[in-house]
Amino acid sequence: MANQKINREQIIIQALETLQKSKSFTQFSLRKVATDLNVDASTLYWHFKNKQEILQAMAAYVVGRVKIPDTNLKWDDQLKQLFSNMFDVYERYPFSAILMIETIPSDLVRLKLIDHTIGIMVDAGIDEQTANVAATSFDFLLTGLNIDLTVENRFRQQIVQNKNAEMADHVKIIHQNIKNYDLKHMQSSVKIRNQFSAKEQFEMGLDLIIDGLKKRLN
Amino acid sequence: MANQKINREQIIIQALETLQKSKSFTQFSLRKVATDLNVDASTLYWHFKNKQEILQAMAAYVVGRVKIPDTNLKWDDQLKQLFSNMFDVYERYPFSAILMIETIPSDLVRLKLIDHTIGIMVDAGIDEQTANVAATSFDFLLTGLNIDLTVENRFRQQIVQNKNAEMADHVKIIHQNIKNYDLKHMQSSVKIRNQFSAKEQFEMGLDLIIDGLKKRLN
DNA sequence: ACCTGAACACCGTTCAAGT
DNA sequence: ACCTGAACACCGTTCAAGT
Repeated sequence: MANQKINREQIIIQALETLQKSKSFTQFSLRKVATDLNVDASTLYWHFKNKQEILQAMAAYVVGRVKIPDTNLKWDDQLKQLFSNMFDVYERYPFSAILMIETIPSDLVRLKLIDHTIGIMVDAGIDEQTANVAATSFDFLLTGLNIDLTVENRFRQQIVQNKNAEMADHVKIIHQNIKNYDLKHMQSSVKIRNQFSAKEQFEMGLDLIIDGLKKRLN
Repeated sequence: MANQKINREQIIIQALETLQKSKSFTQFSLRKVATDLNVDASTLYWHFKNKQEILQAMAAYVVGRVKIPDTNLKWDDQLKQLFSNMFDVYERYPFSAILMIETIPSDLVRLKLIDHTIGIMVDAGIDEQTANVAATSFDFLLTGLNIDLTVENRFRQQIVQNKNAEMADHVKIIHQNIKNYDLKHMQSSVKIRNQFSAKEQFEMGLDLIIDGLKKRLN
């Protein structure tokens, strides 16, 4: 069918697009990527060892889009800027947060980013150990909120399209449970989730942890 | 084959055991659960709507094992105790952190736990919004570190057994990259990871966020 | 009410064979 | 060097049919 030779980069770019079209991460498959590339599925195995290696390359590609903020900024502004950039990149590539979780940061791009993050804090006078813990916290908060966001978006789309009654049921069950059992704080929790965007919520979490860091600097 | 009737609880308990035996979350399948139950795979669909519903029930079961600490304790000790309990439960049921991510907290058990967590902070005088953000941060930090831990454990086992050369390769690549590119902070990061257990790292993160909360109470 | 068997539409991966 | 085709051992899910 296809007389053009393909390379690794074309595969991961198409893979990210195919992932974007998918309804869930589970629905994403190499066979679909191959079809979109007009190529047999087995062809991918000439370029990559297995699916895991492709996921790894996809994750590295996404992280590569993250821009490092100006190192002349104040340390807390650098952190806020950096993670804001990461948030935007993750949002640009759906399911990329899941990609990060499914995957190990062994490639240079991701290792460098972690190193840089810790470096910002260490340069500000925070001890290596605390900086490490903070970097981990930031990362998981970002990833977690992003996954939540992805799930929620899918829900809304599917509910609007009446395509997925189950998801609507889930939301109903949540609200019923909250009402029936009078879970006061969950009520305000739902309100806050509707009031603020995922990014704003992430920024609030970021601020909270940064406050923790500042308390230790004093 | 099987003349015994099975019920939902037996299915989720076996499912958790079958999950435990699995080498990865992806390897876990309903067909294996059915085999372990001496039952045809289609039987499960009489008791549950689909795989997602089974995962949901498994997650609820695991969260149900978490014990709520004495409400007479100081608020920060309550939080530490609660999440320490959660950490232990997650460790007892491998892949349960992934279960939480794959799944939506719509059931009562999980909603109640979130409500309780926020309540601890609100009762201490923290505003509803900050308490919400903090609860989210705690949860993602716990989940994230737990996933990391699970992945790492599998790696070590597989490396020791020489069963998975790829994983050993990953570790080698990480170390090579760190050396070749002189990623100083990653070097200390690796050291810290070896020095402290995942639980200790989690507790450090918890302390950091609690410090952030205390700074706001002042 | 509860379970089976067969079928359907999918997967990831391998490997001989082609160009 | 790069790709195909067929095959293998898996999946989740449905549904008529059994008891």
